Amino acid sequence: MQTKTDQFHEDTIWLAGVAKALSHPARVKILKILAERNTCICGEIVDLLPFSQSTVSQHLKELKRVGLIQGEIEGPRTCYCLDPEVARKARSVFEALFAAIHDTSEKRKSNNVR
Amino acid sequence: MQTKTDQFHEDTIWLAGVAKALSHPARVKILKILAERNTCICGEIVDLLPFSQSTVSQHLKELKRVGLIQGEIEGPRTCYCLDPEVARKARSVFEALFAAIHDTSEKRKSNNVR
DNA sequence: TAGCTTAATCGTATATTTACGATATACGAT
DNA sequence: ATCGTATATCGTAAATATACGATTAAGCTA
Repeated sequence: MQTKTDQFHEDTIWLAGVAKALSHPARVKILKILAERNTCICGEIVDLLPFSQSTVSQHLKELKRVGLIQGEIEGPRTCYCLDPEVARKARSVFEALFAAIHDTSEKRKSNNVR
Repeated sequence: MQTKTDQFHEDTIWLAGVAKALSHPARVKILKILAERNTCICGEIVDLLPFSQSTVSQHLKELKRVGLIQGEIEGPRTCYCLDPEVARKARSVFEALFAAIHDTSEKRKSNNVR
């Protein structure tokens, strides 16, 4: 099976990649946890999720893959935090998509097109 | 250790589901196509994507599953369009997540916490 | 009716994701 | 040095996603 992702624009591919990172409730919850606390030790995140340590570690890896979070080793622990730059870019790319959708919907409404 | 039967909130699950729908470049592009044109015949979408008709049909089905698009049968064709209500909800749920992330980052910055 | 077009669905092969336990590694404490 | 803790990674099984061609179904048109 081939994935013809090279046929799409950079932005489209990046948005899809970030969306993939957000496509599991555990990963969304991890982001919410990190948005509540400034930073969080890996073990605390594990305690807050209904999955094993290895599974949570995999989810953290996926979030790291797209750069939404960073992990910093502190002695025997790893301290995770959000990456505001990547989050900001993600926010603007998603916002641009939804804004385009919104504009089209408004246009449809005012034109009274089906 | 907690119970693993979904202890995720409704919003978290919904956001993850929408993100999953956005997690393939072909589906992001379909949304962009529909945001450019008001509506679009299925066949036109197929022509604009580097996949077979059956594959595109599957991607359309996934977008329909989360309600982001609707398909209306018009004689032998199907005319697709965005659902502005679902798109609006998606926009606000994503925006809320990114805003929370942004607020935390700002707080970290002003507190000078690492 | 027969034949053409459009699009959904079926069957399927392959790839990827998800989850877990086991293991490895790295650190701090004793 | 040894032990215990924290976390990443490995191996792997099961589920899901992706892509295609073939088929089906529905609606036109002649």
